[in-house]
Amino acid sequence: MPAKSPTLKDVAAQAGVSYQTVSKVLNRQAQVSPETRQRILDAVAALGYRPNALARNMRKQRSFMIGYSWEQTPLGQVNHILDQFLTSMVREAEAAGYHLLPFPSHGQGLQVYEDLFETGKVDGFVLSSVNYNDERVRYLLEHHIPFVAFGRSNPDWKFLYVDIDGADGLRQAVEHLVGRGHRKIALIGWPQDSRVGNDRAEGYMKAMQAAGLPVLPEWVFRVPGDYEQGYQAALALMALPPEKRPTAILTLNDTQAIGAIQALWSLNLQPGRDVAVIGFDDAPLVQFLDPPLTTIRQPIAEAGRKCVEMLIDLMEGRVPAEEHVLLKPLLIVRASG
Amino acid sequence: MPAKSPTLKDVAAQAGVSYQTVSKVLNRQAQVSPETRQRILDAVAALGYRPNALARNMRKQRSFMIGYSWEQTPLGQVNHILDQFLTSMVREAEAAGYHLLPFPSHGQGLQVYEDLFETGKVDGFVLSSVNYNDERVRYLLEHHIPFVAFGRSNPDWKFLYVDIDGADGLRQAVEHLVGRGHRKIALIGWPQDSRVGNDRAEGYMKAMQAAGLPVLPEWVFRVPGDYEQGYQAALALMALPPEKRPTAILTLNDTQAIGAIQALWSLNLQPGRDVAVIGFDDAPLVQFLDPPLTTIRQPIAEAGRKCVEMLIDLMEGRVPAEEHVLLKPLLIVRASG
DNA sequence: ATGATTGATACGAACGTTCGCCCGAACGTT
DNA sequence: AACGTTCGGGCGAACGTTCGTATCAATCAT
Repeated sequence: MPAKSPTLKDVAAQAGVSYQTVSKVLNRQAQVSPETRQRILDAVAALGYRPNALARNMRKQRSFMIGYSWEQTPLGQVNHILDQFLTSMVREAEAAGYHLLPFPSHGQGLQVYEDLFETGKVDGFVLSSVNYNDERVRYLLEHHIPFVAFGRSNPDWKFLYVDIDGADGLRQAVEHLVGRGHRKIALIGWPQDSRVGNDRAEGYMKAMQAAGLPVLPEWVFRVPGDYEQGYQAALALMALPPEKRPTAILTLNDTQAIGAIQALWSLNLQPGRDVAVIGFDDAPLVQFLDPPLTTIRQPIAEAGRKCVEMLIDLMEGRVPAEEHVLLKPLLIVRASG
Repeated sequence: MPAKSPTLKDVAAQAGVSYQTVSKVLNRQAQVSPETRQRILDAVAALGYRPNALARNMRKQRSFMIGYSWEQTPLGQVNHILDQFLTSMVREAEAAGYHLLPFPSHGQGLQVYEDLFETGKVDGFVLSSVNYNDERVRYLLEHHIPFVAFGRSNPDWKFLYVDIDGADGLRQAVEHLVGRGHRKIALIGWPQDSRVGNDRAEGYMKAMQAAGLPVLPEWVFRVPGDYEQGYQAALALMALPPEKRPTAILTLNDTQAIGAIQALWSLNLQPGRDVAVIGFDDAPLVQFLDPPLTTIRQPIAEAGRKCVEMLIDLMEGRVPAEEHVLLKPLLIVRASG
């Protein structure tokens, strides 16, 4: 058994002062003579004293914990974002004396959020995968529980968020393609009920319009983001009559882009030369595909840092510098488009 | 501001008993008359009382937190394991009233472990990426701090661990290849100082021996696990004189397998037909490669569950059912091998 | 010389639990 | 009638902090 950790009282006994004085010395610069201060510091070092976090939190009525939950990735897909996002949040939190408390939000949702906050296990939340009418946002707002969302929700709800400027990502992609001479550019995007999907679709529409290019209804798909959907959509696009057939395909994620690429190969079309394909996410390994995938990378680590920074401001009663942060993604040009 | 949460005293006042009695009713089956018991339960429900976790932990001198740290993935690689591992641990922990506390182990290492434990922020640790002479294992062992390792270390160190039976994975791969008629099988494995690498290399050696096949020194590479290493090793293998040239290549991870596959293509060899390539990990997306990658999948979720289960047993003074758990991986056969 | 101010430290209280002991009443046994 | 047991519940204490205030001496201005 490890010897019991020394407490304030042990240090105080050693230094010959009251334990509250030790506390004061350790926390803020108390009015204490230099000599006793030194005696206390020596005692602390000699005993290897560490403040007990449990007791401190109890007293402060704060857990210094940030709740975070993410969607379990469907089978066969990868959450390549998690590592970066989590690491950046953990780092930022730790620098401010906080820790992250990850929890599974397994469907039932709200109950878990309520439990964690009501029992004092967390002081606030970072939300991800936020969408329209998000019940978590509604609940937390209603109960005045501090949180920051990674992703936007209903425009008329007022809360702190960080998001990637998906519209700008699509703008970059469209401009890049136009610059290479493409004029018929198709979009495979998330379904209509997706906030992210609408944001990106809008970016696409605006960029096309700005370039003076028409958008045919047949060019726009709004579907889930799996391989099969990409494959089928690409087949359908290539089946259009020549004058309507697009020469470039924008997809909503890399998995789908891979589906589209396979569809092109199956039609004896060479992706990147005959038809451009651009993904979204810059998943690892996509640089090694044939052809290497042009895709849009999101500044995930920065988003994580920002979320935590804003949340801590909020929880500590400071006014966050910005209420809404929109981060620009980056087009990574490779051979596919 | 949300109204202050009700405490035991509030409930007690409502029910007309002492607050300690409420505590007893809520925790273990106290000796209390059915009527008062019901009164208390009613009061709890009426006030929406939730026990304060901070106070409970303080009193119990336990944080009910499990520290977990992982290596930040190098750029361009993916930690596809993290999501599964984390999720399974979090679930298992939560079911037993624990939570996970993730922290960055940024190099300096030990100091962080010491801090977290000494300040009572965590009751124990789950370690991953364990290797020979792991200083964390040494430290935790020496200080009698509860932990479970995901991965083995020095054979003479006595501690609880969960690991994937990498040797068995290689055995499966070799037997599969032998069954398909391969007799010249090469191995690209982790460097000599890698516990995981040696385990797998041994599995390869034994399986080759069991099949009555020789292993030429030129066939065995012990290198880091990136794309370039796979590419170069495959080139070198193909440059061997025909009678020594392997017909199958086992790699240490999927990224490297992809490198090998690209090397084969560059030599106008068709992976899967001319030379078999088998990866390790079953990363997402590798099923979509050309050719789809045959690879070895690890039961990560089960490993996560086991780690937490064993750790909780340890922390609560129970004797874990098993001290060492070795989980069998699974060969996923696709077109590359 | 007197009262007011400051510096250095001590002290009591509280955060919300859980744990162990105590005590009165009711009951049954000899 | 005296005694031991069980039941139902109360009470004090403690976990290790931090915060606000009290205390005492020394210093300062008037």
